[in-house]
Amino acid sequence: MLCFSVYAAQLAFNRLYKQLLAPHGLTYLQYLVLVALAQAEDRTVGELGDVLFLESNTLTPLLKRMEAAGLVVRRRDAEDERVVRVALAPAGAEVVAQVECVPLDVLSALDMPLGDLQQMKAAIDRLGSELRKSTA
Amino acid sequence: MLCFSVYAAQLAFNRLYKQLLAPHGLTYLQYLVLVALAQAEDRTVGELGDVLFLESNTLTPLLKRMEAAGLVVRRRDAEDERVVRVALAPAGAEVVAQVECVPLDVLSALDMPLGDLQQMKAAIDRLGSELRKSTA
DNA sequence: AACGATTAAATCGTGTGCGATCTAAATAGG
DNA sequence: CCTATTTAGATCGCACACGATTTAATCGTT
Repeated sequence: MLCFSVYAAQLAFNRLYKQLLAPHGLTYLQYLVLVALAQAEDRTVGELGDVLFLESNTLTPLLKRMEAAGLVVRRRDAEDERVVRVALAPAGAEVVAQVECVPLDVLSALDMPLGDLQQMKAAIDRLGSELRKSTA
Repeated sequence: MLCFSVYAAQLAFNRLYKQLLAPHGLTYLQYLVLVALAQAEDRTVGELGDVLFLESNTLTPLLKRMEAAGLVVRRRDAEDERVVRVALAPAGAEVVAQVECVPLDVLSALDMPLGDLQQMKAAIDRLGSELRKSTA
């Protein structure tokens, strides 16, 4: 079953990233949020959800923890008070710099040709896209 | 990042399976346990962990819920009182029969060639195996 | 201007995952 | 034997993930 292969690979990825990120006090999801925020001035909760495929019921508690840890800043948008804008805090930007090399470390830990990995990524993205289509 | 593709695909798989399994009162993990138990007389908690890549801290509460739901039976091994053997309960076997066609439904929901999917599965299994090697 | 509909987050409850620790049973070495 | 170690599960706390609901702000229509 393909679903189980993906499930097992995700577990394995999560465990490896946990080892690499724990020294920096990050979980894998927190790492994803920091990377997403490093690519823009700021992002609303909804935009983060679009990028990470999550909703406010997951993101709100996560972002609160990250704000409490000094990694991000949250503030209501002045134009539209419903919207919360999230941005990197100084400590968050620092951590982003520290974990810059983590993905390369992961790739180098894999004894697989880079071309295979790129091809696999394209196929899995396609798979995810198909799956999301069928649930919409 | 390949890790994110896998993460996103797993989220998408989980959501699709949730839709298909909710009518039967199952979560995806519970479904995996039932399938694993359908393939053998019974399995110890440790064997289930080997198959599903999980440990007792996840399995014990899960199996207790499934036992409470009447899906499985747990009993201490008479030979070695440390071991807990888990087997399908009648209601569990019934549900297994009901969800037999779910994987096919999922495959048919994907607009992708079967050969691509098989090749992808092999590649992802290889990836998971490499990842587990590097965390061991 | 007013009010029903829509939208963005937040809240709540349940179910995974997992690090760390604990308990009890079996085994090994003296 | 009898203690030390190992092993199998269980327990606890914390962090996701998500269905369902709630709150508050904005928009649309009249």
